[in-house]
Amino acid sequence: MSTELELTPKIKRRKGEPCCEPVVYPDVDRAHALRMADAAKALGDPIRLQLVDVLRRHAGKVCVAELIPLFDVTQPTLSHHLKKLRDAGIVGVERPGLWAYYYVNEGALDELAAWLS
Amino acid sequence: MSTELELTPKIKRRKGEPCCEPVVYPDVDRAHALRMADAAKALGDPIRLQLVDVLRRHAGKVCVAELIPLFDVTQPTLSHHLKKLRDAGIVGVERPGLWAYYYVNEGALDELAAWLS
DNA sequence: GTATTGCATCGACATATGCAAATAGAAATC
DNA sequence: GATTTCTATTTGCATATGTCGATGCAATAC
Repeated sequence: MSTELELTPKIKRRKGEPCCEPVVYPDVDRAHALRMADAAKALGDPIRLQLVDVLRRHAGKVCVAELIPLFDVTQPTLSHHLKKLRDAGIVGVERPGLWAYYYVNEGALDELAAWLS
Repeated sequence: MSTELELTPKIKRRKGEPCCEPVVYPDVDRAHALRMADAAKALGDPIRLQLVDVLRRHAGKVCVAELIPLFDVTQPTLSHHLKKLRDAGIVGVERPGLWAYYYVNEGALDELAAWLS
């Protein structure tokens, strides 16, 4: 399943020579990578990933109490995960009354999605 | 910047009534979510994300020694990150001689990319 | 053989993470 | 006001993570 490698086993190094000269540089700069890694990290938990999945299809229509039975964790734990998603800028929350309605921020995942595709 | 919410503030609950009935279910099943979360977790570090970025454009053509100067970490740390990517199935390695050539596994990120798009 | 090079692993450390129980707090009802 | 409901925060704990220095090990050069 390995990609079509074109291994070019570089010249055997001599006495004091290193294996090779660094000629490769990242395409995405550090700031770019930091933002995308933060987003990926926030999605790096199955509960949070499924939360985002649910919210993407029910933005602003689901209260937290409705989300709890979908996962095998307690309410504080779910609230903790929602905070992580909030801190990462992936979701936002509206709280018109007693209930909290979460939604996925438009475009929050676009950068990562574009890089992955 | 919030999405077009259509908050339908549910009926005020009465005495013993909960806020709502659970009517929402995840679209991606648990196993699906676990796989994608693992991939996202592996990408949830800026160094690993940049490593994948570099390898995607230089598959099998870069030895590890060439990668080290690109990042401000020591060689063992970089080796640790490469192992994480290996364990997640995102990259593979060929070691024809003394040097190790990494490459991104074809299709390893497709599932996550498709879900994000 | 010995020495050197490239990479992986081990040991140790500080910090971060996921989780639950308990608590806090705000809004609605009584 | 008192009570109830829904959500967030705090506290504590076990485990995971990122990092480095030291070491191990295989392959090459001497």
